[in-house]
Amino acid sequence: MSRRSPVASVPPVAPVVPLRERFRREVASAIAGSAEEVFAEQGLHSAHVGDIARRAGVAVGTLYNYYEDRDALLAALLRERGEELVARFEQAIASAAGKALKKQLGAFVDAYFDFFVAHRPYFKILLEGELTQLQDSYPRSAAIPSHYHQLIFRQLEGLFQRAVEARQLRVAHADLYPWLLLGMMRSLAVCDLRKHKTYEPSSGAQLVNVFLGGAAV
Amino acid sequence: MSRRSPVASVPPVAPVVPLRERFRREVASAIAGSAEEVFAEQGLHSAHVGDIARRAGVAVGTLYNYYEDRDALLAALLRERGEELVARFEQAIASAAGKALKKQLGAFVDAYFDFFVAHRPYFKILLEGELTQLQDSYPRSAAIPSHYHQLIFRQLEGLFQRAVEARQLRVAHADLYPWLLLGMMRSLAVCDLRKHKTYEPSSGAQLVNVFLGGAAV
Amino acid sequence: MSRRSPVASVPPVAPVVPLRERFRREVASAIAGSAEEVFAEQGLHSAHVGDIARRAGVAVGTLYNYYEDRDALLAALLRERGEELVARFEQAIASAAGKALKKQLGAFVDAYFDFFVAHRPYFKILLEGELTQLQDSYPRSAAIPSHYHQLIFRQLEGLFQRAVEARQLRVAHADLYPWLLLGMMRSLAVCDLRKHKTYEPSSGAQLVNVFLGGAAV
Amino acid sequence: MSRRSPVASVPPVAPVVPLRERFRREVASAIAGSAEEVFAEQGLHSAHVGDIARRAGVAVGTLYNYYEDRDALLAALLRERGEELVARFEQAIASAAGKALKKQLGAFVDAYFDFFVAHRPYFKILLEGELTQLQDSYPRSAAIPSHYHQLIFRQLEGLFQRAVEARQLRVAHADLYPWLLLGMMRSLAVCDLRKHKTYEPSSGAQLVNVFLGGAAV
DNA sequence: GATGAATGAGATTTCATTCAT
DNA sequence: AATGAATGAAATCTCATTCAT
Repeated sequence: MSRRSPVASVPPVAPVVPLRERFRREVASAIAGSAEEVFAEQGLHSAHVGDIARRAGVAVGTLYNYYEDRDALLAALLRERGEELVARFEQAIASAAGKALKKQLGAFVDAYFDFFVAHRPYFKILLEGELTQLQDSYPRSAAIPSHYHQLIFRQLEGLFQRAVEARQLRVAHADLYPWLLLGMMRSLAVCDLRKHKTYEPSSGAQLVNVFLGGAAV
Repeated sequence: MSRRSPVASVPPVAPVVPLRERFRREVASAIAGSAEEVFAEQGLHSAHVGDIARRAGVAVGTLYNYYEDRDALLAALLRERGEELVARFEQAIASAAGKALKKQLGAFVDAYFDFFVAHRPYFKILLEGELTQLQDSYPRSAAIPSHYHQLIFRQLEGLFQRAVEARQLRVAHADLYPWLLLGMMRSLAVCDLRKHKTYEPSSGAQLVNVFLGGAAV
Repeated sequence: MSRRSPVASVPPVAPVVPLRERFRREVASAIAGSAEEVFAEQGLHSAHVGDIARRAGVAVGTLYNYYEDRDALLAALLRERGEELVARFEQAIASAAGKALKKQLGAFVDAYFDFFVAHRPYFKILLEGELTQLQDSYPRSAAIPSHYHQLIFRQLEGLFQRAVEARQLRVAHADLYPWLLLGMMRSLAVCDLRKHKTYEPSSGAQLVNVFLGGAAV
Repeated sequence: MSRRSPVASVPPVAPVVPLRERFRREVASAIAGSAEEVFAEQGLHSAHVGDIARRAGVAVGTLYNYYEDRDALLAALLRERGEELVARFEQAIASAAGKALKKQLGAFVDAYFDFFVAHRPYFKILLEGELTQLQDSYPRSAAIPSHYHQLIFRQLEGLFQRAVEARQLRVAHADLYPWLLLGMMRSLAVCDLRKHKTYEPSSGAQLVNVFLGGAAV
């Protein structure tokens, strides 16, 4: 029998988002989307609020009805995608827990590049933000990329530590492993962003192969 | 009698730099030095001409007597150090030519990090410039980092190609090797610049070990 | 049968305000009240339409249904209270007509401060408006404070002129009397508004004493 | 005999202000002057930086080379004139110390109006600043008028207290005396600023007469 | 050749007012 | 009639570059 008894009269209250609110979200999302593109295309420092508004098809004032200022707009963007990315990683690591180390790393790398392929503009912003001095123009956003970088870094550290303890990885200079792996990952992402070579899953697999087994014959 | 004897004897070697000219170079060099520091400390977009001049101990106007504009100043900087860096690489590769692959890579990596340790500010600029959109603020400088990146990349490509042909490296996805190696190198540099861990030569050795032999036991 | 009997009896007095209209006035009045507070608290130039609407519990759009623009809102406010104030003065002067000069002035001063105590926010606005340049932001309101000031001033002038003619006041510089008296009154009001000392009727009496008899022993 | 002995050769070192510096002061002063006028004419809130610069005959950027921001410009103005005004008061009170009360008050009032006549625009600004909410637009300037007001107020309080102790003034409500006197003074100033009647010294004398002896016959 | 004040285009942000729903 | 999101003109401030001294 259906839970919605025909007699019962309280309409299934669920997601009745009021119309106004739906519009609001639509617009906020459109603005965020334009911002993501413009930030990625023009670079964090040449991305002007006017450009973002224009691309979103709204007036500047409208943009400011949704985001307190340019900084807040970037911060919102970085945070939303950052949360998503971290969640993917946690999921990937969890789902591969207990499996062979190669599987675990593979899951990690795949999670990274799946997200990358789906959100290239975000990655461009993120990678730029890693080294650029943002404190001046984006006081609140400045700390966010490194925040998420740390989260991811720690997950990787844990993974490597367990592998070292299980004698699956050599112990010498084990503290470098996260840096080396992430360095290679970043490099493939940059390779793709610079239009040298579109990323393919086999590249990720090869990355893991090299990391674990080396490139030598 | 004129000093310019018609017969002979413009001293062929010593390039007798006139005093005036020596001064010029002194000043130009002081300005470039300050620029390097300021660009590195403040980031490419927050480095103001005024700051650079102040640190060099000259007036802004003076700076403009030596460099056409901010872009030209950065370009000069990037070019000078870039030439130097490429030269080091050529030398390293040449000196290791014919030796074992590990030696060759070691020489390459060492050349990179020796230069890095000697010129951290330059690397900070270079790494920032790799991903930041410079076209707007620095139209002429924008292409320079990637120019030198390419030169280095090609040297590495050649090295790897020869190793592949000599069956020293696995052939599958060999085109990724330069990206992977440079990615790890960059990552260790960033690790140092971010004050996580000062670079030590053993790290470079470990990097080569992992690249060739893998991290797995 | 229709309720509107053809025969008679539209009650001749009570100006039967239709319900709809009564609502309108209610809302208009609520808005004006909020405006009075906000104008007083934030100052004429930092009082934003949005704040006023929010405090009144209506949307900005609603506010604009009742008042043509910000200027009109302020003007309405100034006019309404201004009329009231002038009426009080007329009444005070009329009721004291023929009495001793001291009584007359006492009535005048009391009328002023009674109104002040009942309407501090209005006075804050009024006093601010006396010297601030309003022409730009409030073209229509700008003239209103001085209009009522003039009305009051003239009443006082008349009062003084009669007293001078009756040889109750010294004639020299008699034209200054209204300025001097109003200046002292304003000053006590400001003293209260600035939270130095809450106004008490005895202060008004003392003011009259000083004005008529001087402060000297 | 002249102090500049023809023999002595150290040039009388005094005020050799370098040329550059003299120009700087000239410009700073021109800007401050324009600011004073514009602030007075347009009112504190409609005085735009652009207007000030234009009237001073410089570009906006120039203005910002001399004053950190609009607030700083106003603050400098208020402070400079404020210091001057307070000094005049101190001098006036000191020079009249020990004389009859009427002389003392006369000196005080004269000092006020002498300064007023010489600096009407400043007074307009000052009087406007007394009641306008400046905190938002001029965070640093906001406190300055009341600061100087306090200084002057205290001088007057002291003067009155001594007079009360010497039984020269009635003791009842003596705390109101500064408010009443300053209120009348302000009122005459406003009367002049509003173009009703240009201030004349006899008005000040009359003010003191009324304050001490009352207006009544 | 050195100096540093002047310049002004250009970027961000605010907020009174409008108007479709 | 009420709503509140959209609008965009206008204001402040920055800073690379110029140029008279």
